[in-house]
Amino acid sequence: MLSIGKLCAATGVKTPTIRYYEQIGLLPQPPRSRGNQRFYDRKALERLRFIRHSRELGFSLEAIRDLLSLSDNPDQSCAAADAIAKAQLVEVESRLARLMSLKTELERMVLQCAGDTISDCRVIEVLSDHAHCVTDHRTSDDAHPLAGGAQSLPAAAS
Amino acid sequence: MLSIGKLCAATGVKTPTIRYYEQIGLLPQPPRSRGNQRFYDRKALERLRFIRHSRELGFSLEAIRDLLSLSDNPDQSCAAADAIAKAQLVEVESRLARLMSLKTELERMVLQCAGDTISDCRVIEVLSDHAHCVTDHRTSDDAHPLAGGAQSLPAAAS
DNA sequence: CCTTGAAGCTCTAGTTGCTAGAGCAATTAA
DNA sequence: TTAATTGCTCTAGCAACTAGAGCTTCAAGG
Repeated sequence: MLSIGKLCAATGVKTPTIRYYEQIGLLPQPPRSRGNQRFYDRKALERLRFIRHSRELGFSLEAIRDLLSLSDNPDQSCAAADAIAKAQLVEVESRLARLMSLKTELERMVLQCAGDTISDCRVIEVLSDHAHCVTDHRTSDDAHPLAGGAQSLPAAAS
Repeated sequence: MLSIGKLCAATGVKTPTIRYYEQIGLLPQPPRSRGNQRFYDRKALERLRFIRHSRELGFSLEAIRDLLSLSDNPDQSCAAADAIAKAQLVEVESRLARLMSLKTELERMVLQCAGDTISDCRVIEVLSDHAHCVTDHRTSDDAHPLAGGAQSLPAAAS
């Protein structure tokens, strides 16, 4: 039996996150000590490891929820799990393609910038107009024109 | 002079987003008609294009704020703009590296899955244990162990 | 046995970059 | 003139956590 702190140490998932997973129903409610503190068994540990590894591989919590319910019924067909993994692969591939063209543009931008003052800075110039770009780094067009990898930079470059 | 709808059509930025940019101070408050509707001039159009293009290249709104204030003072040194772009490039490169190793794992996972039922499904098995992985797709260790590209999947695979 | 410091508890609110909806006012085309 | 469209403000919601306040419980040392 592990306290939440031990579980955190054993999995690398922070305690508030563990409680959050419990809150949204990804982890079952564990038994409590008489003092109301959570205690976890080996099964919970494994479940949390599964979640963490899936998150590392980029699966959304919703996808993980599905994968977990699949792995809870080991007699079912594996097709559904396979489909989720394939969808994730497609998603990763498209993000990859977009990022590569971003990289191209950024490199060009940085390389060309030889000016001294902003007025002849290529960085600003390129940002002002997509016509300066060689690749079409823009998202194709779906409902979220700017989404898909660009929106989650954690204070990328400020 | 353009209405907000025309500005939207001209830039591809949706009207709520335009108003949002105004709200957070990325766009100045435009003049209004007597009926309180916003009207934009050419300068606003260019500023919004700049923002959109920077977003497409993955810059955060904070970084864009800095870039805009740089481009508003064209006599300054270009070094700051250059630094922001370089930081963004570094960020993109690291995301790229991570995504490539994710792709490797996902491909292996999907390819190996030949089982019929969950009980011998490689997908579930691989997710259960990082030891099955050939690359270390895990984020090195910084403050956000699971952040950096994985957290923004728009309903990736559910 | 008592104390002290770490760890745990609940709860609320904040993060990024928007998006959705309600409920209304203004504009424009027929 | 009337109907359709567009615009307005405001609040709330999304993912996936993170941070903080203010309290309680636990474990180890003296």
